[in-house]
Amino acid sequence: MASVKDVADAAGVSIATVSHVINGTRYVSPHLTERVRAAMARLQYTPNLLARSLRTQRTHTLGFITADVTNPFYPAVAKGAAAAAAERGYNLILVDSGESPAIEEEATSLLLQKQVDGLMYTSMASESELPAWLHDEGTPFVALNRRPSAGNGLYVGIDNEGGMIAAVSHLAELGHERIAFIAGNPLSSAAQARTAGFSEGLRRNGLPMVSELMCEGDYRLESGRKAAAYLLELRKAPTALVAANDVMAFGAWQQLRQAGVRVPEDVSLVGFDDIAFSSMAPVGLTTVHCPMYEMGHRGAAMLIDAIEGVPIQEPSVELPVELIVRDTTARPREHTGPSE
Amino acid sequence: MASVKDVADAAGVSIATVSHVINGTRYVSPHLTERVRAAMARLQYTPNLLARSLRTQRTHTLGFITADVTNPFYPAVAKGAAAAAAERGYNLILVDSGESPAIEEEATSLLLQKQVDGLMYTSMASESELPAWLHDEGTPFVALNRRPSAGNGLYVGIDNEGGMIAAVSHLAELGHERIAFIAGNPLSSAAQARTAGFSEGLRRNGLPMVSELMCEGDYRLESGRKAAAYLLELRKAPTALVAANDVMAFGAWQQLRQAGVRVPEDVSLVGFDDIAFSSMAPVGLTTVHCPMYEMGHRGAAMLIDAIEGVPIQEPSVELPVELIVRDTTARPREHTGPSE
DNA sequence: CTGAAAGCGCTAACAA
DNA sequence: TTGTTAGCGCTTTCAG
Repeated sequence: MASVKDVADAAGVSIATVSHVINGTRYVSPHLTERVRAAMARLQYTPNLLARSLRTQRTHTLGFITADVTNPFYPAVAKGAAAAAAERGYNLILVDSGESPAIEEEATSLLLQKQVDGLMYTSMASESELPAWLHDEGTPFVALNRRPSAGNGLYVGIDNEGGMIAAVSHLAELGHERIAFIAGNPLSSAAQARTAGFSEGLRRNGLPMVSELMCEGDYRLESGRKAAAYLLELRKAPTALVAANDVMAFGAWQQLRQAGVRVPEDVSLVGFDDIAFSSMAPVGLTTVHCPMYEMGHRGAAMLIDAIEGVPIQEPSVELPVELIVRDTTARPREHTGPSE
Repeated sequence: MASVKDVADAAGVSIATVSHVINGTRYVSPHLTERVRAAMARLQYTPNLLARSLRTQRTHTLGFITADVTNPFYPAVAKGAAAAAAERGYNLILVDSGESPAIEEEATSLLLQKQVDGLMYTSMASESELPAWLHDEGTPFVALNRRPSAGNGLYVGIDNEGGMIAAVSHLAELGHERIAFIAGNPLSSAAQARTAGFSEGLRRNGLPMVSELMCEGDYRLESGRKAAAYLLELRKAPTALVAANDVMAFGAWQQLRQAGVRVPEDVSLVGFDDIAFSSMAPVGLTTVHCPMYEMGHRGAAMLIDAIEGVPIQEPSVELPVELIVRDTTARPREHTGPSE
């Protein structure tokens, strides 16, 4: 309600003086400072940040665009990002694109019109034009989790390949030799890296890669179920199953249970992500922990550095992951004999 | 980059004309309209919404303040709210207060300075001063899930009491007589209503309320574990357990499993919320489904109505809930005989 | 049917 | 040490 002008009038000073006491941007005598403060208090002055932003060309607002907030992977990322932003006086505008690249672009353009200082994308479609466009536009942005194909811009991801290698090695050490894989959405660079990591893990452990054990999935529960159903039909079923994310692992688990096969006695199961539920479940899921909060936090911090012109040491970072062994992995059942 | 002025110059018209063709706010001859459009295209004009907002006193931005995005209850609410907002051309600024009333207030004040058009609170602390303050301030807001103590303002909640009654009745119909309860945070109006519903459910089914079966909790996993541990120690353990939310139900389940008691063979388990995980688990949790997406959607829609002066039929709505019977409830084990 | 100009609330040259 | 003033980009009254 009250503006700098009102305060200036009430305090009997110029609006410049008021502005300067608010921002501490030049010396104002204690005398006047006091008068201004008093007037602000009396009038219950609150700055209009919109007007300030119009002047300063800085909104202290970031766009946070996610493919689907409802995917258990993202809330922790958002929380980390919001925390890092808050620490530095920024806010996040949340957009849920519903996995639609079109909405992603539309939202980006709206956010740009709202003059956000920077943008964060979780799981940007990998063929997206956005990175190139934003680069031209000059707006800083950071891609989380999925590395954009066009190489410029900031990136914070995780060591998907390493995590998957660890998962396979764990299984191999337990004695598993027939290990199936349920892949994620192939358009995602993260999913590709996980698939690559699986193959590499097999190789490092001297295990053959058998193609009938490689299933496609889309990161969703149902695709985990389907893959498991298919795998169970095989003449020679796998003794272990690794999914490219926890959600599909749970889908597979449901199917397994329904078919009467026990986890981990009959088949071992490993996920990837370590979503909250994986440790909440009555039987904990063995999985690869991804530092999602960290990812959001680092991403936002980097982005703000870029906005404020702080030099950035590493514009592209890959956070380490960690295998968490819980209750869904065990040694395979004894072989019945040498012949088959 | 390009402003209305640039466009006006390029098109050889006044800035008023440009503004009017942009907004369709008064008649402009086809001739000039065409020239303006061409100029906008040529200069790649994009409106600066900040400047517009400064003039119109409307930002088309809402504050969405949540206690903890990471709590599986909220993402769906946020998604619903974001969707309803997007439908009407609004955006959400996301704030995670980390359950802290102080941060909640601080964030509110910052959002107000950013001139948001309205505010949404999920699980506002029930003793909060905010409702009264916002009322004075004249900023529309809606409380989700928890009904604020000060009665004004919009509210969208769910039928907590009815849901709990349904849960208890389900158990009673299966033949359970010793039913334990794990309550939620007593500062939450929703938790209170759930506790009340439990008692009422007992009463309606002619069951006595036994105080040693009533446990306190705080909606978190650990408190579910603790409650279950306590319950298991009882001389006469319950045959069924209902938790005020799913997360605590999972905590209890973990403890039960660890103690070797089977669900539902040895004890039945019912949660409340129907978070995504409850249907993901290999053994599905019987629970009360809350329409969280709906809650967010309705809330945002109502808030926008209030902002835009659309008359509101029902400023306070309570959405219906539904018992979802999955795999964690069954008849109690046979009694060994009449004499205990 | 179109244009000139004021002003939203603020910051920051420039003057004094 | 403080004040005057232009102007951020836009909408909208008021004239014509």
